[in-house]
Amino acid sequence: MSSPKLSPRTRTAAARREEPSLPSGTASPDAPPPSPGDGQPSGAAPEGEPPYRVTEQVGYLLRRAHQRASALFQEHFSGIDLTPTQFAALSVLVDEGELSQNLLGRVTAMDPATIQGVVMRLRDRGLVERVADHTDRRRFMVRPTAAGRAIATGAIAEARAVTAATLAPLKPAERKTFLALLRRLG
Amino acid sequence: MSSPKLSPRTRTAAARREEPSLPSGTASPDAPPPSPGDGQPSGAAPEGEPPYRVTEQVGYLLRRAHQRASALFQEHFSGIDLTPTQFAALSVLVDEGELSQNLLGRVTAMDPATIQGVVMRLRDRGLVERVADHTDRRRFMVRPTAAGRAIATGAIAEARAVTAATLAPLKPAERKTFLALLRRLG
DNA sequence: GGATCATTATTCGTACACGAACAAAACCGT
DNA sequence: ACGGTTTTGTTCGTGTACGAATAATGATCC
Repeated sequence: MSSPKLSPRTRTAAARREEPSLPSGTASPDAPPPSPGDGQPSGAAPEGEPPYRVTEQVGYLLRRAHQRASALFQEHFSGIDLTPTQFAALSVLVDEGELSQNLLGRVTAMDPATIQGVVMRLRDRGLVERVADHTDRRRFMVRPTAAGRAIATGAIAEARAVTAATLAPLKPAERKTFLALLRRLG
Repeated sequence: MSSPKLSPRTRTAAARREEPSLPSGTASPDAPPPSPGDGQPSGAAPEGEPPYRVTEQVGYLLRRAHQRASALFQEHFSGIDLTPTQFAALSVLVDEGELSQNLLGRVTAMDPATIQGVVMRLRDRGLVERVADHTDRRRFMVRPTAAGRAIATGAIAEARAVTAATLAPLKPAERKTFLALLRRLG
C-alpha cells in the first residue's frame, strides 16, 4: 500500500526533457589505466559534450542501488535484526570456521576500524567470540558461536530472497550479465 | 608496497556437500538439466542449489563497488574537499537553481535527516544558503552561492574523470550495458 | 644483536544513512 | 470554520565507512 510517490517534478526540472543519447563520449578505445593526471579529454572534443548530470553517473547510481539493496535486506531481516554487514561477517565466519579479525575484514571488504565495531556488536549479542592467538599475540581469532552458526545457516533462505528481490527488476539473463559486470567493478 | 596477501587459507569450503534441504518452497520434482549458471528461474528452482556465498550476492557486490567509486571520488576531489554526496547536492542545486531542502533530498536520494547534515555542512563552508520560503513557512529554500556555483562548475571535469575511472575496468560497450541495468535497480 | 619496517588492533573524529519521535505549518473534507 | 491528515524540517540514536594517530608485536636487514 501507499504508493511511493517519489516524483520530484514539482516545480522546476520540468522544462527540458532530452534523452541521454550516448553516455560520456570520451574516445578512450580501451584500457584507460588509472593514470592520475588525465584531467579531462581536453583538447579534442569535436562532438558536443553531453551535459553533466550527477544523477546519471555511476557513483550516484551505485549509491542508490546499494541503498535499495540495504533496505530490502532490512525488510527481510527485521525479525533476525542483523544488518547486511553483520550477516556478511557472520556468514563468512560460518563458512571459514575461524579468521583473524583483520583477515575477516579484508574478506568482507571492511576497514579495520569498521570490522572492529561489527565484531564487537556480534560478540555483544553472543554470535561470535574472540580468542587471543597464541602464535601471534597481535591477533584475535574470531569464530562463530553455536548460536551464531544457527542464526546464519537458518537465515540463508531469507538471504536468497533478498538477492532475488534486489534483482527482481531484471530478467534472468540480464541478472547474469549485470552480476558479471558488477563483479569487475569491485 | 607489500603484496596484499588476500588469501584466506581456505582448507575448508572444498569438501562441502551438505544440502540446504529447506530453502524456500523449491520442491519441484522435474529437474531440468543442471547447467551451471542457469540464472534464477523465478518460482521453481531446479534442484542442486549452489552453495550460498555472501561475497557473490548483489548486495555485497554493490557495497564493494560503491566503496570503490567513493574512494576514487575522494582521490580526485581531495583538493576541493567535497564528498560525493556534497557534490551531488551542490551540482543539482546549480542545475536547478533553487530547491526546498526536502525536495533536494528526494532528488539526490537522501533521507530528510541526511540532507539536513549535508546542507548544513555546505552552508558552513559558504557554498549554499538557506532562505525561508514566504509562501510556505515550513520550508527552507536552498540555493548555491557564487562560490558554490564556481566550485561546482569548475569540478565537472574532475567529476567526469571519476566516472571514467570507476568504469575503467569495463569496455565502452559494457559500460553502456552496465549503466542501463544499474539504472533499473535504483 | 639491534635498528628498521610491516602488520594487527584500537581509538578518535567526521560523514553518510535511516528509523523514530517530534513540532509547526499546510492541506483537506465536511 | 473546524478537525484530521499530510508535509516539512529537526533531533536523537545506532550503524557503516574511513582517514589518521597510536601501541604492541612480528618480520627483516645490516
